[in-house]
Amino acid sequence: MTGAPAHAVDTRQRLLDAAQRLFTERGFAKVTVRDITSEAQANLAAVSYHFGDKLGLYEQVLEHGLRFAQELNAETMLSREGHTADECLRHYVRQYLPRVVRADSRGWIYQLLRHERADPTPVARKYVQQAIMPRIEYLIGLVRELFGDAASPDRVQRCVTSIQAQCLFYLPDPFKAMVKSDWQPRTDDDIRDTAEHITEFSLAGIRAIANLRRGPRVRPR
Amino acid sequence: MTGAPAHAVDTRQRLLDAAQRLFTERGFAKVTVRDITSEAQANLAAVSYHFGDKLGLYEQVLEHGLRFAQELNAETMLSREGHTADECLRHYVRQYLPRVVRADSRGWIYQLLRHERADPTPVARKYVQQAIMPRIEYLIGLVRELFGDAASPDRVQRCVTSIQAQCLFYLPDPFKAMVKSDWQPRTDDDIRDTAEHITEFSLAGIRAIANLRRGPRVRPR
DNA sequence: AACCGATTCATACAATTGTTTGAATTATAG
DNA sequence: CTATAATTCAAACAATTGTATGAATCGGTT
Repeated sequence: MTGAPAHAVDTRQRLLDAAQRLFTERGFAKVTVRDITSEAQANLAAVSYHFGDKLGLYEQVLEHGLRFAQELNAETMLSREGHTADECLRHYVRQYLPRVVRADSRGWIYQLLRHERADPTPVARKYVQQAIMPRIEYLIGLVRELFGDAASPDRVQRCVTSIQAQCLFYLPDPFKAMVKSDWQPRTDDDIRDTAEHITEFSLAGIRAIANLRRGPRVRPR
Repeated sequence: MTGAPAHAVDTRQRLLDAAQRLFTERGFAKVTVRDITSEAQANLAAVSYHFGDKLGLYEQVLEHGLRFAQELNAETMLSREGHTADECLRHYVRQYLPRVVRADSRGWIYQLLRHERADPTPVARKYVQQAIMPRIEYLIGLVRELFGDAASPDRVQRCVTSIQAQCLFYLPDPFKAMVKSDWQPRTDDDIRDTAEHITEFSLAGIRAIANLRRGPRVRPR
């Protein structure tokens, strides 16, 4: 091991930083290697040298994001001991929503995820399994407890989807900004109110679904 | 006016058909002119000749989609005379959801919209204003009526967002399929049940939000 | 039949992009 | 200091893609 790196480490890190910023902003497909190396003040060939190819660099960025998301998950999922399911759901939304809404350093991974959703890369599957699935499972547990005896897999699953849908809808995106730009919560107060809304709306929704009489699938019209 | 078209009309139409199919499937950016002309059994230059350029062709497709979406909107929005707001909301979801869920010929415009959301083209704005906005306004009216005296712009708006979020979440996309492929309703019964779920969940949510006492933004924790 | 505008076609062009190459440079070990 | 391995760099390559070009073809009119 001679010929030491010295500022090689710097270049590698600068590439990672620039890539994270740009991939988060525009997604894998719409960022060029030249964009990244230019932003990182590195040579065009640096990506091939340090990461093999563009996808290799992206993998490293997403790997980092995965670990980050898992830390966030831990904060989001309240221990069930000593807390009611209501409280856990409220806590979940309060923790989760600000990160989805904010495109800043706390929420970059969710922004990246938005692009993955629209145009998945081969790396997406790992992220789904290790960061998203556990959160879904946690939500399922919460909702099942809220249902009590009335729990049926279909109904629980649809309620979880409703919660998930409401939270993810607040991911900022240029298209929604065209519809009603004001509808994107921005201040801390806005976000808090929105989290409160989703919680109350969903708790009431879950209770209503749980109280529906079990019967033929749908009352005919 | 000499030099008649004859089967020129055919070529133009074949291009439109192929373009609609491919743009719907992959979005504007990920379809090449060669893809389209090849699928339409036309020459590469045919797009330039008939539509000026790729975006011109896309504009025509979206124009068609816009008129189509407006027809669908008309079916979705029940006249308010003689119907309660509850009924109108139920009707809205029942009509809207199947089209969002199904990627077939009845729902192609919503699939196209999914790509616009992720990666808007210069043509998006017109569609938003003429097809989406009216639907949102209609929903706002419904929810405001459900609120009654308790209506406040913020609360109404958040409820509308919750409804919209739940419906749009069911747009099929490859990423969601990775999470839980079973969660995508497929049969007519599935879709009907899901529409019923969204309706009941949302009505209960709206009532709960309407009954919250007005006060300081959020009760401190 | 001869003409003419509309349409089709094969080909070319310019721009972009991911990747490779081989030489130049740098930093450390001996 | 010098040799060596790691790193950087400028340039080139090959593939893709949107668009333009100019000749060939087609169909109806005169």
